[in-house]
Amino acid sequence: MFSIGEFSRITGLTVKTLRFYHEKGLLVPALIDKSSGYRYYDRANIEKARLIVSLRDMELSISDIGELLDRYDDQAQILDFLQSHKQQLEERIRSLTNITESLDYIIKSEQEAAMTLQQASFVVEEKDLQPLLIASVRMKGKYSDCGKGFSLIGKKLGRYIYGKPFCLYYDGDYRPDDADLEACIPIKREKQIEGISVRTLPGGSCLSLLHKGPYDELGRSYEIILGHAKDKGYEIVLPTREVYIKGPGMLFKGNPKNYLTEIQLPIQTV
Amino acid sequence: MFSIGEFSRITGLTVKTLRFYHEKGLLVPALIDKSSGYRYYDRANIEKARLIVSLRDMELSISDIGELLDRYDDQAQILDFLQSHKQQLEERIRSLTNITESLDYIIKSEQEAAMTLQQASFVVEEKDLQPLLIASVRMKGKYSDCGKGFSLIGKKLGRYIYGKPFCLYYDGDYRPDDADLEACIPIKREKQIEGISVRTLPGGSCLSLLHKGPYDELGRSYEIILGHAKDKGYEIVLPTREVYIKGPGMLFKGNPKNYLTEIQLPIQTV
DNA sequence: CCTTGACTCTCCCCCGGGGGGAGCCTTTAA
DNA sequence: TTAAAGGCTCCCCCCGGGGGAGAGTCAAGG
Repeated sequence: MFSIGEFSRITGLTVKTLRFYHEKGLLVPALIDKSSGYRYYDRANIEKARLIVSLRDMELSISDIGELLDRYDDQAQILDFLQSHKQQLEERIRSLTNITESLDYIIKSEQEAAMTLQQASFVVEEKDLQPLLIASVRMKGKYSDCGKGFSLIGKKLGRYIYGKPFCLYYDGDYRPDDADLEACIPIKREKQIEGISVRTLPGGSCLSLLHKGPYDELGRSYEIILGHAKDKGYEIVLPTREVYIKGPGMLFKGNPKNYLTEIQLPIQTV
Repeated sequence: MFSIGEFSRITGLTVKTLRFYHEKGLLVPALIDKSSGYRYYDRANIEKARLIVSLRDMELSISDIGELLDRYDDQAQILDFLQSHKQQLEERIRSLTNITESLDYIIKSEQEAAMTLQQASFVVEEKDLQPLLIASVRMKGKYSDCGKGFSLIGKKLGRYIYGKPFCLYYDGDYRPDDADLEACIPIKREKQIEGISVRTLPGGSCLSLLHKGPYDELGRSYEIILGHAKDKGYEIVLPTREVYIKGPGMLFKGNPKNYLTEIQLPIQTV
């Protein structure tokens, strides 16, 4: 017979835990001294304690273990029990995996934006755009309405998203109230969803300028890039694009002073 | 301004949860009526509530969210925070994956044993053994000592285990006290560990008999299979094997009446 | 103006799986 | 015999809220 302290050293369970298991009826000492209330454990208790430790290591709850121990002789029921426990764990793993994936996406987006910000020259550049598979929603309204399009696409196709959201503008001029625009997000694979169009956007040459700061200061950058186009004699092809490299993110609105937007004006290549 | 019930409907958080977040300082109502104590929330609260919901969905703790909200403007710190949280989640996923794997192993073992039991004929059969890559520990002692060998191999090579444990007996006779035996477990890949030998066991023909029941009744089955060998004039080649198809498992000792052991006596093929 | 029903308030207890500690009693070795 | 070590019970704590009691408040209808 072992005192609770000895038994604790043998099984690796704390004295507190042993008393707790006793209270729960999981592991009842072989003998309890009636006068002193001292608990004494025997070898059969060791066996049972080992089993309980194994089951706890597999994260079964105390009550589940209690049920399992009661049905100790019905192998089939025990297997069912373990099977369903395993399914619960797998469900949990799936859920955690989803979380880490979206966390990863958020972290990567922010890091890329920080990198872009560091390397940015904030001068007009000429560059080539690659063709891009996009999901999009076209609409008429205020410039800020594109956010609704992004959230719609995000909800339906979140798992397929592959790059920064951007917006196509089909008007050549400034129309704050009834702009013709298309909210787009690059995606990995084709997938048809009602209310969302999926197509490949052709590439080509464009003028590009990074704009840092809130959206209502975009006008200054448009002035610069349009001036550049006129100086060089380029003809601009609609729709133009605004790529939202860093804006009010999925989680944090962040500081508008640090928003980063790339203006892309496609030009005719002769 | 919204009452707590309206705000609850807007944000999807229960009234209880809102009061709790208020108490924790996470989400403080825009206005609290001094005379009635009623809480009133505004639009900024909605924004913040959405953020908190997102962070809770990612399973950040209340206190972590509190810290994060305090450092709302320091992007770098927030990213570090999310990064370390992600690592914790990944660690958790690894741990859960380990558990499901061992659960799976246990379940599969039990199911296979049940299948074998159903299909078993309990007569002596002649069959071919395939060569087998095994990890083993050789020892002298009582027959029951092989359990120590199994647990040693299990501890060091648990992830490589590929089949049922078995025991090789190098004595031709019954030696309860100083048997020369070798505890073996089939493994997937070679892996050198101190104190454990790894080698490929050759195959060949053997006589096989399934024994159902406790180990101290193995004698009866040995009597049958040895009688069969003598009748047929087979010469038995040492070491002989006992394959523990179902015994006192990793978790449950189970009922010895249902233990299942296959006796394999290699025979000379002429 | 009063009533009624729907809200809201605070306060207390509950879950799991124990941990920490106070205050008191028992065992064991010197 | 005495002192130290170990054991006992009882109470409070963690997290993220949920359930409910009892009392106060708000808005609409008669």
